[in-house]
Amino acid sequence: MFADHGLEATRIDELAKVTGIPRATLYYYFPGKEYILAHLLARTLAQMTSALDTAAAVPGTGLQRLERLATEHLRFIATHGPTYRLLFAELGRAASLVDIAAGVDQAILAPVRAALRDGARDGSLRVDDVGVAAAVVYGAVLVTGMELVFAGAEQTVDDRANRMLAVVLGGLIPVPGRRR
Amino acid sequence: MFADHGLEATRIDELAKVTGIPRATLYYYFPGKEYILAHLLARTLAQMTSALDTAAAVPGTGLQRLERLATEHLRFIATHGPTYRLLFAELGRAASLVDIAAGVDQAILAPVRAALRDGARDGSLRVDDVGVAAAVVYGAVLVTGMELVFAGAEQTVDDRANRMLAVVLGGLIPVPGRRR
DNA sequence: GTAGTTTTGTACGTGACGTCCAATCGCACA
DNA sequence: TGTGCGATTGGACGTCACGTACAAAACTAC
Repeated sequence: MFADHGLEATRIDELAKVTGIPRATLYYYFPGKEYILAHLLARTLAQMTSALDTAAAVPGTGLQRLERLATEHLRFIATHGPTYRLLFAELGRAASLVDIAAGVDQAILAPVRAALRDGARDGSLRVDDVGVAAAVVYGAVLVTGMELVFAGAEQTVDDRANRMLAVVLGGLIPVPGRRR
Repeated sequence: MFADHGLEATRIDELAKVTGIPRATLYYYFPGKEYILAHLLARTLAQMTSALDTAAAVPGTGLQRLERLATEHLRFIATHGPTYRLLFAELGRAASLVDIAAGVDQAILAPVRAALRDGARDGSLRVDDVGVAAAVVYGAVLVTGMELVFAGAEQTVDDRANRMLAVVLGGLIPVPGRRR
């Protein structure tokens, strides 16, 4: 409901009716509707953290872990589409209830940076500035994921992940004789 | 005010007081506060469209135009930080008043796709799937821009743009003997 | 069965939204 | 200078959703 109508347009009465939880009970547990939303977002963020942590924990080169991270992240976005959209929408809100920016950094960018650093060390990746590269990777995943959510899954998530990774990893500059 | 407090927390009375426009006058022109926000967003979007169109109109190879587009876009985000954030936040909202998604596609992705196509034709870029590549480019710019807005301009926008472009264009795969 | 906590229905006060309307203002034109 | 018309504005009002209060009921543990 939050994803469809936004915070403001979501009526607590509706929330109560739909969930079957009486309004008084909702207020017994939450100070207000924005805390309900915050709780949901925090929960989704935690799920994502654990999903990505698991993906990052599998051993392999930095390159392999980066690929796994990106693919897993894309799967997550495709699965949790509306919530993820809302998560990002709340990102950067001045007085956010949960500090989503910090959570996103923790959940997403940190493992990507780690994979990039490892890849630079083991020679599977070429990274000058880890922060800049992480932003590029995250951005690619984010926008690709949004497109998937919008467009509906006309193409498989994994296929799209591979095509996106090909661009991110190989770049856009033509290199004669380089195989893609 | 919208960027700071969000749509819901922005009081129309406050809006009237701050702008000096009486509440009755606001209601004379707008059916409600969300239409005021929509108007502001549409205006920002139009400004961006024209800025990017100008950047894309300068002749050159696809690669050069892509670089110019990305840099200009980043400059725009850095300049219009809070509004841009809100613009993206409203993106994908189910019942959006202005169709922001279409506007973003029109303003941002279309010129990027055009530059990519031209680059593929003139040999300055290597592009397999224009849509996928455009998403990667846009994502990189978007997240980089968000970081700039958040972090404040500790580094110059153009410098950051170049570092980001180096990653997007060169990729992350190590190529022995390739100069970056 | 008794004490304490959780759950729930209901009534209420409050604040913001948006509407209505009448008075005033600004401007073009005869 | 007057006159008509739309734009502008102040102020009052109805409505709706929020959040609070509270007491009754249900549940739990001992």
